Amino acid sequence: MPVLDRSLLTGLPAFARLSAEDLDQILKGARSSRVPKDSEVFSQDEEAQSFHLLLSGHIRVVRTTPEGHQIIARYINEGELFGIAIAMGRMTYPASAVAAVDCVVLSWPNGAWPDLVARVPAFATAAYQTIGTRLEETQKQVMAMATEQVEQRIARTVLRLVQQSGRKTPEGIEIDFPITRQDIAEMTGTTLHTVSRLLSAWEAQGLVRGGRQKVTVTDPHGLMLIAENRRRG
Amino acid sequence: MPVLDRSLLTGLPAFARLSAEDLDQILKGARSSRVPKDSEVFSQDEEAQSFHLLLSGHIRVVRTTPEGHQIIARYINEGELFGIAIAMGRMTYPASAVAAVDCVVLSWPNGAWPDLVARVPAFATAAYQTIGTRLEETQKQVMAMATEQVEQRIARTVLRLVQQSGRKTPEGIEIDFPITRQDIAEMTGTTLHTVSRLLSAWEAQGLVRGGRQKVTVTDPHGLMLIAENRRRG
DNA sequence: GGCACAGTTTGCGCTGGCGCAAACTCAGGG
DNA sequence: CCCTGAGTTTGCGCCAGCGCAAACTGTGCC
Repeated sequence: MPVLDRSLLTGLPAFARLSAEDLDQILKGARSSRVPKDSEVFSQDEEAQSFHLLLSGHIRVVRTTPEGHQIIARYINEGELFGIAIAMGRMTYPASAVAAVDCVVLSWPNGAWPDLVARVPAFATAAYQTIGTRLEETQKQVMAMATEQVEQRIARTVLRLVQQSGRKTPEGIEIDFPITRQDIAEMTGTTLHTVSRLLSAWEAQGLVRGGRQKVTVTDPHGLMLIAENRRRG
Repeated sequence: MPVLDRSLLTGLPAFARLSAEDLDQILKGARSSRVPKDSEVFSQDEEAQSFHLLLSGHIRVVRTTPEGHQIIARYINEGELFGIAIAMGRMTYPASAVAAVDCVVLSWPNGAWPDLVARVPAFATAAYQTIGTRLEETQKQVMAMATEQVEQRIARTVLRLVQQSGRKTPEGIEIDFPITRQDIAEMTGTTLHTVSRLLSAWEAQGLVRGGRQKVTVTDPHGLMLIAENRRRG
């Protein structure tokens, strides 16, 4: 197997401080693959055999309840690790990972983990920090669902999405992957009807612009006021 | 500082496989302390200087929102690690830890972490697995809050509490630390009024027995049916 | 170019659970 | 023994957001 070029990893903040040798070490044993839109990188409850790094694209992390309800746990952005069950001593993936757009993914077999951790401690640190961040975000979400109104949760979620995955356009900042009202509903624990109604209302107020599988925020500050339940003032 | 006796750790599943030398190694640098009921082991957002293991008692992990709402993220049981911000590369504690009853806590300064991980890999593994379990549980809670009714969430929460911290009594299984209706409300994202109403209704149906700061489950199977929204059948 | 379908919008009625209020009960301390 | 305050119960009215239903629209495929 040819070693992948280390330029793949330069530019990723997680690897910014690593030496060229470390990068080569990391890439040895990795395999890159294209994942077409809407296909799965891995599936919930399947045995975890690899861990992954998203090189380009956007990935949706989806959990399904025993009753068949779906919720979107998060989106993975370029440069993020995902599917790192191995780092938590898990045997199976707790969720499915679905490409939101065509993606390029770097994958390592789980067997490479101990060696990689031993040789490149910074890689392990990045992984554990990723998990810590996810735990923190998930707990914040629990708090939001416990204490905030639907409108605030949706506003916060849209703001987070544009912040993490926004792309400047003449009209404002747009979420740079296709996302439906249903998707937003599944992130916030509500229905697509409620999301649609609220986005329409916000569009009338000039805070956002909607579109098919598209959301553009034109007035982030105004949305922030809604997220904090302070409206205009 | 006298090295603590290794018998403190025997009997804890996380350390079951470690040798006597490993245990001594772990205990070197640890400090044990008593924490009286209702006092804090550490406080949300304060700089994380130690990590901890609960030797006896029960600890409530509480998060406060910027708006001042409180929610209870979880309870820590005997033998569990907590406050392991260091393992996630965090500088501050994401929540406060309050003793639900008088507790005994083993604490290590964060400085001991790298050495401990290097010498006793099983300890690191236990820590990362703990974090993985917490992340999993927290995500399940998000799903529950997104898809379940209040009644189901409360039923599930009570069941989880008796399962993790239950004590057999002649009348049924009782949560073996003081817990108020308000506490349960803060775990499930509802109000103490709703919790009280539902517990009263369940008591009338013979599923539970209430009491001041006390909940005893007399019919776990019946409660399970409610948690799964299937009632009697 | 037209068709089919996925995604979106909007209306309407209902209800689960909250907010508010008030009464009650029990444990512990003085 | 009584008093105090924390914890609990219960009633009542309301409304945010859901369920259901139906119409609309834009995209991509044939």
